[in-house]
Amino acid sequence: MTPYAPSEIEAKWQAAWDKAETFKATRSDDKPKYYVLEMFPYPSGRIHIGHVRNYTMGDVIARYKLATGHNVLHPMGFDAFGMPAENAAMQTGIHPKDYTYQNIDDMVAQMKPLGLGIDWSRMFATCDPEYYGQQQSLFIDMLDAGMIDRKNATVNWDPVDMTVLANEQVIDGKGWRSGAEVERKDLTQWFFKISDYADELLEALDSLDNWPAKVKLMQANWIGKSRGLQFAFSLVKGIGAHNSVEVYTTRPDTLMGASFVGISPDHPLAKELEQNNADLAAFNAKCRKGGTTAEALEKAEKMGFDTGLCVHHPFDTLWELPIYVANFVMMDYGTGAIFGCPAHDQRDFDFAKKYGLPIIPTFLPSEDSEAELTEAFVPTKTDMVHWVAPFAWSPNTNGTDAINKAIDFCEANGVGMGVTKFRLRDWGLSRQRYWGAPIPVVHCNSCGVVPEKKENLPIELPYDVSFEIPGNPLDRHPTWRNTLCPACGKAALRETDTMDTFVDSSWYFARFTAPHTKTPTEAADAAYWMNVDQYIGGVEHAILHLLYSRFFARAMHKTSHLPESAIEPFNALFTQGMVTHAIFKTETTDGRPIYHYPEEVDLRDGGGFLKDGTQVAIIPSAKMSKSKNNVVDPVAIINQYGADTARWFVLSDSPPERDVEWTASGAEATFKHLSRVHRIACDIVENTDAANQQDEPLLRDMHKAIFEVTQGVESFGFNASIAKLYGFTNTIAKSKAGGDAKRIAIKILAQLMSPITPHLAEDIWNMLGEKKLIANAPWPIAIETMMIEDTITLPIQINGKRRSEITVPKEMSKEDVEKVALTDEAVIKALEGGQPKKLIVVPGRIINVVI
RNA sequence: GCCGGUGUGGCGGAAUGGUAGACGCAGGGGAUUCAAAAUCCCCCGAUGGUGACAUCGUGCCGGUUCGAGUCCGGCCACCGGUACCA
Repeated sequence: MTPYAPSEIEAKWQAAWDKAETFKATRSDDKPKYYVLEMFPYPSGRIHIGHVRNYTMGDVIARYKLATGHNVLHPMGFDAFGMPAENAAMQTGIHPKDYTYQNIDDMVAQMKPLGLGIDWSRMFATCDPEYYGQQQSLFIDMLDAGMIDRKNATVNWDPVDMTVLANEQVIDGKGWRSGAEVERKDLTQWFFKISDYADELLEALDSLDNWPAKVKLMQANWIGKSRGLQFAFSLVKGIGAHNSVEVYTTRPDTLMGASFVGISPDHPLAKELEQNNADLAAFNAKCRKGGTTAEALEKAEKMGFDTGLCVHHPFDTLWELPIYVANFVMMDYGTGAIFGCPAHDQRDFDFAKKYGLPIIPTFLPSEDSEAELTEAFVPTKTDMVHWVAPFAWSPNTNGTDAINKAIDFCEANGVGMGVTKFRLRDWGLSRQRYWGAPIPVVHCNSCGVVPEKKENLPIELPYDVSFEIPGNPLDRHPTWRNTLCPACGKAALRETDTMDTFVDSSWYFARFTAPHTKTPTEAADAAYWMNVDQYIGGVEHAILHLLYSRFFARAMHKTSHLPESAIEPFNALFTQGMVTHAIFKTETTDGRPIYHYPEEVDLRDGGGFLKDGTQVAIIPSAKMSKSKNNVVDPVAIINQYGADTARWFVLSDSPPERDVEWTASGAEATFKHLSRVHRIACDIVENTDAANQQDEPLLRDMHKAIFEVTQGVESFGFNASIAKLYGFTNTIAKSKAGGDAKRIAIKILAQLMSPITPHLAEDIWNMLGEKKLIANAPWPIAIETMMIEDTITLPIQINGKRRSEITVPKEMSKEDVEKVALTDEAVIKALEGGQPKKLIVVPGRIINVVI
């Protein structure tokens, strides 16, 4: 018997697949197509065990679909632009391009030994000029189609380094390098007009039947459609050109509870007032400090500044409300002005308390509720409440009805209009950075902003740049900016902003259908391969990447680069969990943490110990992080146990949508199991026992295994499939069946394992004398009649607690089951001669005797 | 802050509203061996009991139901996203 030697068999079968071009995708009409895609990686240089899990899931699907008669497309590429390459350039002096391509080479070298069934001939990186040149072409088409805009955007500004900062580079409101307090600054930027598609992107979510409900919900909330009232408060005393303040509210029904008007520090009125009011100017400047993230803005201390101005309440001209500039009012949502209703909004309530403003309830939980509030009363809009200040509806009405009535009433009385607004903002794509796709436009003194001619694409990044000074090296490049205007031919300057890396990842899936063609896509290939039938990736992309991709597919359809059938590019989505690992920590005498590598720690007696006997603290299931020394290197695992062990383990222990914790003992156990399967297969090849009555239970479990493993693969229950594979392996090992039956069983086991552990499966298949590849063998089919057992065991509950069980023929009628149940010893004892109050028999499930 | 998710033995987890803990890890016992490795077999939620068994037990509090890990309401903790990380 030859021992299980993964390093030999894995290399052997990978070579066989390469030679046979098993995974090369070619258009053909004789089989249904299936496109499976995992979210492509950023080329960090090292593959992570999380990548192994992500790609193994996709590979299981790809290989299973191949076995079930599909023409499979399973490609791989790299999301290669972005900040880490520039950071590396700043830290080590290596050029972003060299850094990135070296990392890609390294990662491919680490991925190939995993034995993934990928069509490597389609590989590309988003930093290939061949790719981003087509992206520039798409940009020009979208500009022509009116889908792109130029307008102001707020960015994080580092006043010391004089540079724009990414949110990630703002730490506690300070620049990561300079440590200076970050300010918000307006810049003119390019925008994709995704908000034009807000309603459509929202409505179409309903059609995505095979997307997780949570992702659809998150996208719906992000788009944030709301109906409200937009109206003007007239100023008691006008100032400059301002006679009124336009506000938008989703709760017009609470208008009688208004106690102040809040305007954004960036509101035109606030900007006008600050001209002649140094205190307000200082207040506004203070509000503009800090980062641009929603979190920073929301968590900032609520501050207000009384402008001294007042407005009339729309229903009572004698009622005057003060205007405050308030830092929690956002200029880019609604109109940049609100009315505050402290009784029914906690933020307004806190504001009113702080500045001594009245708190006027418009409704209460019920008629006899206390009208003095200690916190804002904010029921859900469907709750019935008792109104004390309604203006067009009955005293007991829910929020939704009251809002609709309020809008109708206001419209009828000439106070504003009901309007629908979206939270979704346009997508700002300009980045003041080098390592991205240049935005293909030219700034001409006579013609203004002009798109580059398509024949001049790609606009390639210059190689000779330096990163010693903060800021965008394209800005200070001596010659790259200089060009000729595509319209008038005179000297002009190139745009130096590059595109957001989300643009790169918003259409790569379409490019995979024809990765080397001279247009963004090839119509016939796109029509054949789109959509992605199964997309797999992390839930962290639930909103931005997936929403942008949905928008881009629509844009590419509008510009004739995708068929209409591809406007929702991902038919099914699966969001997988992370691979985590324990952190082993000790502390220095002054309390600073020291993190230890797993190989330094000996696990015994329920604890972890260093070589010198020091006990370490174990923090379980932590996200892998280089700084915590808890990263598992897949290359080391493959060298030690082989790719099949790594593939099996990452799928075995947790459901795919949840995190899985990598443990050394778990990996070792997997290796032992695969060795066992190999050993059992070797034994069976030599087994010549005659057929006997033990064949039947073995074959019955085999059909159950086919059924359960298939169901697991079809429903992303890979851990359930693996649990059954363990069980079936045990059945085979213990079975006394004849040689022929055992050979059939082990052959089926190999097939069922083949998507997960393809190398071992090929080897067993070969051992059994098969001449073709298992990768091309048709998937086995479970025969239902072969799975049926004759009897069934039913638990008996007494008052809902399990007390006994009976075994009855499978087909026994409900009445007969009741009779048998009443003869059960435990039931007789519990009844004490009486009759049960109720007897519940759920056929095939359970019996409950209520006494 | 806001949006979404998760919470079950020593650990990872299983369970169409129907026997809580499948399968795996760790641990304990045994077989084999001169011994070890490897392999094979058995046990393994807590408490009480020699035992059959009894009571408790799925983050916390409450509810619906013959029956709740699962459904509903209210909390707590952790994780993801929060528009310039990818």
